[in-house]
Amino acid sequence: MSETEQTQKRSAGRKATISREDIIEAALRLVGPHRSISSLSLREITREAGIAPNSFYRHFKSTEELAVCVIELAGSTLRKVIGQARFRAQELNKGIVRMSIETFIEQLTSDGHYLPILLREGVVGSDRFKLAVRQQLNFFEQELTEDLIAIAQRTSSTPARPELIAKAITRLVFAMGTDALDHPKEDHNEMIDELVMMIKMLITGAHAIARNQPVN
Amino acid sequence: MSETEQTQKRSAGRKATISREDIIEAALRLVGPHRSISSLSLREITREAGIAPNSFYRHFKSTEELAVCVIELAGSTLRKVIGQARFRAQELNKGIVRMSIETFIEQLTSDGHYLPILLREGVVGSDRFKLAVRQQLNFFEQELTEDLIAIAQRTSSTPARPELIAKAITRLVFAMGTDALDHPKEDHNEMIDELVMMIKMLITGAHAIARNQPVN
DNA sequence: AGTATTATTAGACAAGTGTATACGAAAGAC
DNA sequence: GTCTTTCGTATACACTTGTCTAATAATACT
Repeated sequence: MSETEQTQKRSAGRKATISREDIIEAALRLVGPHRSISSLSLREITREAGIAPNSFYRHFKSTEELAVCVIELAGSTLRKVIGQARFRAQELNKGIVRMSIETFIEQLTSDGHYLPILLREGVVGSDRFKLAVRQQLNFFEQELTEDLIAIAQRTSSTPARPELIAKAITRLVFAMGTDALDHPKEDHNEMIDELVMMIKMLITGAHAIARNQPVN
Repeated sequence: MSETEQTQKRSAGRKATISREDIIEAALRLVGPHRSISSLSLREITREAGIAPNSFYRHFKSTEELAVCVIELAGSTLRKVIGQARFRAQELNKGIVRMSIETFIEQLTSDGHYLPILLREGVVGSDRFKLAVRQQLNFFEQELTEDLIAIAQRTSSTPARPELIAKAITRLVFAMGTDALDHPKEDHNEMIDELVMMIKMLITGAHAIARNQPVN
């Protein structure tokens, strides 16, 4: 009996080794439709990770640092996914816009909840948070701008204010994504259609305007 | 001495009467760029209002109820302001779009912070929160749809999917508004220009598409 | 006037929070 | 092997939180 107690105490009293990733995963497990990272308490996270509260500090200076870390992870993961979608779109000869949007919305319900995190954390929390999220948004915007320019050149038309369109599209997609978050998955297809239509409106509108006012 | 003590105790020990409005105002004073209503604690609010924690319950069942109340107040106030802007636009013969957007962005920095509240609370918090915010967004969308139809009829062209445009515009405006929140006021004019341009793209794009595919 | 009702308070409770200090186990250096 | 350093833990502290109970001030009623 004392033996079991001892072995138990040994295994329970000390974790072999804790990695930053373990803590991040624990945090990811906790965020949900009603919990933003900013609202997670240090103790909650360590409890979920199965470690002592103080151990947290060995890996992160504060919960804020962890949050920024998670945001960056979410952003880079998502960009990777979308990048693959663009690639697949070329292979399948499917519309780049539609393919990207579909992939994006898919990410709403995929594991890791990276997209919801990005959608949420940009609005609340400290300046560091918002900055981190805005940075990720900017990355999206930038890549999209390049895409638009490339497409325009391929169709041998002058790109009509690609940065502005990219900005609008990014905002639209993220806003509609936030919307979709609170809708059942059955509605997603319809929302995708709407979103694709909106984007087409934007692009054709930009072209129409550019044609009427060549240099403004 | 005992007299002063007594009078002090009388005035300090008991507030004459507390109104729901007092509590709402206190809450409004506390929300800022880094604090959402959802993150306010009951005690914080009562402290700010200068009342005892328990007194809160006489007026609101929970902080959630207060929050929903504030959201609705923010929404109706804003719709009123935008409505006036539309009216003024007709008088001044200024573009309705531009006028509305200008008014909207102005509200970002106006007292009460109604717009920031609406922008923030839709993303975090309980379902009741989100529902309340979504409802306000829907009101905006609805009014905008009617406007679009009216404008289209005035220019005697068939309205091209007004609900969809209204949805897109609403999302765009709110998203860009959130953006503007974290930018200094000097940048707002430029952002207004961008936003107006985006909206024009949307509308002309919608018309162009409708013209090419009359009935789809 | 005096009484009844209602609104506000004070005080206390258990639970949860972030963090400081001090201690013990694991692993690396020699 | 021992020594040192690193890493995880335990305990403790002061603080905040939401809510319960009971007491008391203000108001309304007659």
